[in-house]
Amino acid sequence: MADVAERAGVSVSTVSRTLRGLSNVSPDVRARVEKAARALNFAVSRHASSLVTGRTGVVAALVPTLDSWFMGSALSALGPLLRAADLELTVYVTPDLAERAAFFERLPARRNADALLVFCFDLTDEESARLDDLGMPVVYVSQHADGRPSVYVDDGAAARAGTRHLLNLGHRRIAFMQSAGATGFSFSSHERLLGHRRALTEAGVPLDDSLVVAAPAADRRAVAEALGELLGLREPPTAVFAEQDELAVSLIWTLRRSRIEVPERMSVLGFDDQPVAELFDLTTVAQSPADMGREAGELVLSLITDPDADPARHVLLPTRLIPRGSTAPAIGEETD
Amino acid sequence: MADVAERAGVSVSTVSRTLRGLSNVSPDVRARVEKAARALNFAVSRHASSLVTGRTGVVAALVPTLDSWFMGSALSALGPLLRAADLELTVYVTPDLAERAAFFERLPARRNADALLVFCFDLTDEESARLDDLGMPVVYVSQHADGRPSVYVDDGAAARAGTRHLLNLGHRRIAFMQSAGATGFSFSSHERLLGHRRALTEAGVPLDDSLVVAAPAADRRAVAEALGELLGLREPPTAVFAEQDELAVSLIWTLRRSRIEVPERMSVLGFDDQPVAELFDLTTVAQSPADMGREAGELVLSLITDPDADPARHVLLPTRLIPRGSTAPAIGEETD
DNA sequence: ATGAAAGCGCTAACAA
DNA sequence: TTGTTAGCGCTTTCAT
Repeated sequence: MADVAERAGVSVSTVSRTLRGLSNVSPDVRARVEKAARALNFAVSRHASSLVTGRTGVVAALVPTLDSWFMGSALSALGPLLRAADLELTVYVTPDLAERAAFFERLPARRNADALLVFCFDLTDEESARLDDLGMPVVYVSQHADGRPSVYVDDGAAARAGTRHLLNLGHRRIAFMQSAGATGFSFSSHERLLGHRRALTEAGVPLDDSLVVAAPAADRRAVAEALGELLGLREPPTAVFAEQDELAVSLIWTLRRSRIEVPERMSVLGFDDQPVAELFDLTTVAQSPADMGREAGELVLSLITDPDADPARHVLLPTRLIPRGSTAPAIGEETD
Repeated sequence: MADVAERAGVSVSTVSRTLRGLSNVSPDVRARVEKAARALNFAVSRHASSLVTGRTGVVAALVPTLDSWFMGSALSALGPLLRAADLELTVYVTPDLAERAAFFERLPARRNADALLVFCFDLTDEESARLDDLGMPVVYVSQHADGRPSVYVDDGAAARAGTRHLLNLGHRRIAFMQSAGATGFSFSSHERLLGHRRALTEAGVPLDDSLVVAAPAADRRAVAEALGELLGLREPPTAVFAEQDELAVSLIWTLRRSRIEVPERMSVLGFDDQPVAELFDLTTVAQSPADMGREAGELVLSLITDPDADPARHVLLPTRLIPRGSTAPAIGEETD
């Protein structure tokens, strides 16, 4: 910056003022400074600025992985918002518990970001408590965190609506398939199972734990085994509600291999509405991670810029059932 | 840090040394400092450090989007590597040309990162030139950049192998479908088409521009139209090589709707080997973005830490054809 | 409208 | 092994 100042024949203060777009700079000087800066290929060091302003100009995101439809959509949607506010996005990827422990051990975001976006969906209370002490706004995405700003969908209600759809089609034996082993998803998963159960209870259908199975979506063998368990029941299900599209699609694939027609002999319902859902003609409960990302971005922005923004604002996003071809009336039933 | 020093009864330098794990600190003092730091919930400000060390401790990534299999896999794989080296990852998402222009206009990474990973696959020469002046290592991922460190696959050779597979199956009318409108993919796209053409030429099959069509994978209508064009030809193709799995899968979906059996009446070949490929039983040319991410990470690490690392190292990653059920001998042909 | 000077939190000589 | 001191590149009073 000193170089720029010298070249433009002004002081560093003036350069600083100009580059930050402050008003009290004469047009003449402004032009000179900008020219000099350009000529020297100068860019302000955020690090030096942040040292004195106390603001870092970065938003941190704690994510379990980047390798998923949800995270990709959410963060992609977030990007433009942050850029518009001249904020950078730094991402902490913690694919396993060890990495996450390391994050919480050192809390590198502390003092190195203006806000934190948490995309881990199964924080322990202790972890949340540590985040409370971070001294910066922490926004929880895709989970409802009491007394803290959060953006989420009502997973329980959404799952309930999904199961109702199956009930309306006349299904009474409805299995629920969870995506086992996916660290970081248990919060939503739990809520969805609860919603599913609630719908069943409301319809007077007895709960049956043998109808709840689990398998990682990517593990075809595990999915096949889970399916085997269900089919081996004395009274096998006529429909399966998979808590994620990827799992649902994996299940459909497995069913096809076993020559079990979908939806004729087995209805399959998903959750998410990923692009693959349409390709598999999968009925599913849609949510929009892109909207979540945007809302979270706006929330974070307001929290950073406006000191008396509601520090516990909740944004509840809608879900909706998308009927496609993977669900049909139970055998011997009329359409609803 | 002053607080920690006071609490531990030592000077700030000692605290600094301790927290950076330097050796010349007595065990006793080390323990006191660590205790004090913990008690005060202290974390070093990277910004202040970087001001004096000149190293920022962050690696920047310029990406067209986060919302794709390729980017997700690559960046997810990169994460642990960077974390192990105590580096942060900041992501610049530039979904459109305007955003990208803004990035190049301000080059925010300058002085705010120790290295840059470029995942945009269609940089102009001018853009590359600007990156050369950045004063930090710039690693190109998924593209071969002359004289600059890059990690990539040989798209041309890979596509050539793909087309050869179709030729071996007896196909002679082979269409090539590009994913139109996907900003940031034209480099690979171009190379793949070249490789395809080369294989045809080598086999003595005449090139026919009417067999090259384009459509965005997500736009079903456009895919249907492109397919229509091909089917409307006097001599329609018996196989289609889609330059991406998503497009291939979208095409298969469209073919099914039109009651054109795959592979009986039309073979379809993809490129990538995304998870969806297996679900659609798609024969495809596999590449591994996760490996690319890892290699890029290691390259970047070596460039940052080792001043005399080869500044133009190239890492060429393998691809391989994965035969599945979406390709079959052309009608009237024997298997190869 | 502009400049001089102090200081943000840290690290890196240098001294002790 | 530890402490003292001088900046790193900026922003921000406070003068002018």
